[in-house]
Amino acid sequence: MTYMQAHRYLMQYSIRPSVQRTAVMEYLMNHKTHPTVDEIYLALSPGIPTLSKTTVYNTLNLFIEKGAVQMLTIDEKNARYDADTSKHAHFYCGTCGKVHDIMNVNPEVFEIPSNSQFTIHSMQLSYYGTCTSCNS
Amino acid sequence: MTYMQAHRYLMQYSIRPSVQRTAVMEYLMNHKTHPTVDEIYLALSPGIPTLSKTTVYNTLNLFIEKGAVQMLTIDEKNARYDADTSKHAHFYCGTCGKVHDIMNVNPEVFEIPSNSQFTIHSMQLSYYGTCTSCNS
DNA sequence: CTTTGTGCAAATTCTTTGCACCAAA
DNA sequence: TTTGGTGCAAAGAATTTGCACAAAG
Repeated sequence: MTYMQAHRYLMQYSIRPSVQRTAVMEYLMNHKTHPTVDEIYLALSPGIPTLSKTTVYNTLNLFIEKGAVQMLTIDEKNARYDADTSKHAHFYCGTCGKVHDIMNVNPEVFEIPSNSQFTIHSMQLSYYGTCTSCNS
Repeated sequence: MTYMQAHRYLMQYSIRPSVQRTAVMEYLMNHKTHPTVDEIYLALSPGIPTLSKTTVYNTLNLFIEKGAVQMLTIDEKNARYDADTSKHAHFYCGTCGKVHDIMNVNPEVFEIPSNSQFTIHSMQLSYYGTCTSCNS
């Protein structure tokens, strides 16, 4: 995924593509590891030396507001961000702290239940446990 | 749910039932509103004037370690706690911030997918949106 | 007595806010 | 030249830690 593709993606969501914003989106598109703010900041800092963590926060909050990315609340310590909007679940390893995608979930699980009390906009399916590699 | 029932429940999980611990568990059993630490602390303080928030944190962390309650990460601001171990989903209202149970979810949604890479211990199914009452 | 639990104060961590400067339209 | 974006420093909020005292076995 190139810088230009990230740029176009932002435009589709009516987000003015500054250098910082485009770099954050490009990073999310290329690193499907559900990074934290800190991980994004540390990864982009070398390339954009003036970058501040505030801008990363501002940027991600804007992306969420515009619906371009999803915030994952799977990890109580840090917010994590995902630009993949396809229907998939997440696994959080309590040992290494990493979040992995689980793609092979029955699609009907992602159907929104009808409920007269609530208007549902989105959902998250989160699994918790240990990576088999961490177990050893 | 009485104090004595909470007391017995703690014993089943090998948790020494102090006055503070039993009160926290009794509160969780009687208030299925997925309270935050602050809500529990504020509710119990009048009855146990010496109670500290540290003790509420210590107590809930112990309960989680022993498997007696589940921590919900549905709300990125505060951890929430649930003593109901039956298979159910949660709804988070972005307007009022309350968490509601959703009981009428297809039971097969709660089946743990088999995955050779991960050992799954638990799961959370979370929905996000607005209460119809908040919408008006 | 010896171990365990409680609770105060301080520290830590994550995130937001206020504000001045910079960049873009 | 006006609006919007960035980034520093400070503030705020949630949670954990260190430690002394209290309680329980």
